[in-house]
Amino acid sequence: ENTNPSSSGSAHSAAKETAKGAAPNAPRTRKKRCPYSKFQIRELEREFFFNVYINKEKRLQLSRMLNLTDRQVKIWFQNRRMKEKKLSRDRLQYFSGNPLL
Amino acid sequence: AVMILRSRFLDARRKRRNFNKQATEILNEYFYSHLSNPYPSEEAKEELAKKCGITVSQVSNWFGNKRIRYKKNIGKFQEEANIYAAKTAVTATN
DNA sequence: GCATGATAAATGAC
DNA sequence: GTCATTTATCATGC
Repeated sequence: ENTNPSSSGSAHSAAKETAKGAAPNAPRTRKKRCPYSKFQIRELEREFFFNVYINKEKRLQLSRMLNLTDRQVKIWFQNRRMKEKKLSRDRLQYFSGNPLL
Repeated sequence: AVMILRSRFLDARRKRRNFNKQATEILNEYFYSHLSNPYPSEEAKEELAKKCGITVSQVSNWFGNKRIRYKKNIGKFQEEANIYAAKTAVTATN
């Protein structure tokens, strides 16, 4: 369903751009937001279910399997934890306002 | 039963409903009267949320969307900006 | 058909 | 690490 922009070959080299070496001027172009595929989300969620915090080894393994960078996986877990916190707040507010349940 | 309501809640998360006109008025009034720095503090957000009858998260969402959409096309909001600028100018001078 | 509110990637402050 | 935010995308209202 999703054709990842960083699909072919190694995903780690493509998105790094202006990191080191050449490129004297650094435009610091913000990476374009690309939604992840269903498969990527499923695997990320599966790992999140086991560990809300992911270690380096599993992060590297998962990034290779999903064709994402370590940074992307790390940030996904950070955002996912924030999402979980927000869902908890919303649930609490929702059920506290309804004495029925 | 709990699961049904649980799933209904999760599915209803993204069900969008427009804010009423009064709430939008309040939010716009704050936005255009703080156009140089449209970043309300946490306390201000809570106060706005209370006055608008929405949650703090919804206030944050509104300001986030408003800031970027205003910046992206200032001309489109010029008329709206003038209206609220005049409105707040009257209250400031009185 | 866009306007609008909510969510999903990505950044940066701290 | 958290967390407010920016930005693009999604889903709905009308």
